[in-house]
Amino acid sequence: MDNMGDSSNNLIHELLQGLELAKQLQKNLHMPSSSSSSSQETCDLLIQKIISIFEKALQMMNWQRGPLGEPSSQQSLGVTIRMSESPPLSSSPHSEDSDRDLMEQDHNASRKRKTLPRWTKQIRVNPGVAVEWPLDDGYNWRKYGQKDILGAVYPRGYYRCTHRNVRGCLATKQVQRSDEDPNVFEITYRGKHTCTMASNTIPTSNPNENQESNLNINQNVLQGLEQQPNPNELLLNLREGLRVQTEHLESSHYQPFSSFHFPSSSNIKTENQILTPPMLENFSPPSYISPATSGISHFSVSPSVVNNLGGYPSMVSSGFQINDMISATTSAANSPTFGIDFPFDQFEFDGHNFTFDNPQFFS
DNA sequence: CAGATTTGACCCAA
DNA sequence: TTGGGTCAAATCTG
Repeated sequence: MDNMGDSSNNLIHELLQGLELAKQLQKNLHMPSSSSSSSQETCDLLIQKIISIFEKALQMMNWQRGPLGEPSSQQSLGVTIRMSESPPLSSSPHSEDSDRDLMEQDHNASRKRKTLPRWTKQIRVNPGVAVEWPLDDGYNWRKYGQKDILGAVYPRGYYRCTHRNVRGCLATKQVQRSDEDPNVFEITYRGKHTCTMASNTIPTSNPNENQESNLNINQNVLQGLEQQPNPNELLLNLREGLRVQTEHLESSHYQPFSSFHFPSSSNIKTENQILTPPMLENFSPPSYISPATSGISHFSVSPSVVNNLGGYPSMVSSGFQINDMISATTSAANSPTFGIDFPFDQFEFDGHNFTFDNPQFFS
């Protein structure tokens, strides 16, 4: 547990460092001379630093999640993505050959069962989240079939890319709701999107971008992850990493929110430090709501932030602030205050040391 | 009316 | 032979 506390501290330290750099970048971008080449270089440097920091942080989270085991089914709130199979590198969608094969198969034997690379994700959603939520992964899918599967409670939906006819995009996916847990959707992707335009009609600024860098996403897009991990997935991991469960903490024993309240429209005061607007101005309402009886509070990347994260550069330029990164989900959605708890009792931010006055809560 | 969804039928790999 | 994947006509929807 101490290890976990240390790694959490390190993780937060990394993230805050990235945050600071992002703020610097934001300032840089807003400077009148930002178009100069030297400033451009500064921006590039900052971006590189931020990227490496986030990569490092993510590595730390992966390390941490390993020994802790898979996200259990008890963690039924929030959103979890599990890759049960990655696209094989040797026959990955990046392969020109596989693309050619796809085209040939499509033309010559459209009904032939394809031996495409396929990989599966498990998407866990909140009970309160709309059923169609996991289907929105940033691409335009058109449903072309549904089958009752032997032994499965729920039918399997078959989707293909809307641009199949126009652009010859052969990507398909199957969506199967889990029998054991209706909140889990198993999504099997097949084939690569050859339509360069991620859907949801956000035009790409660079039409030459390939799919890997074309990461336009909308508010609900968290799993357009057919290829390598992208910022969406990174954010999801981040959301996972930032989640802190409080379900076993009874209010009679703890005053979990007594030390760190976030009044919905006032400043945050911690240990003589006040987090003032605009730090709070973007503090999002809960992006999803836990069941009223759950007693679980956790933090997640708010949709408004996700919406801004079209890739690393965009992530940077969006002004990645701690209040952006955190939205609170509490059992009392309408409560004027909502608490935040961290698995550490102090942290440094923006040159200030923050100390929680209820350290036992975090141990 | 165009595009998306539904659904029964067809095809094929196991 | 059978279950899964796809097709395509019918239907729905905005």
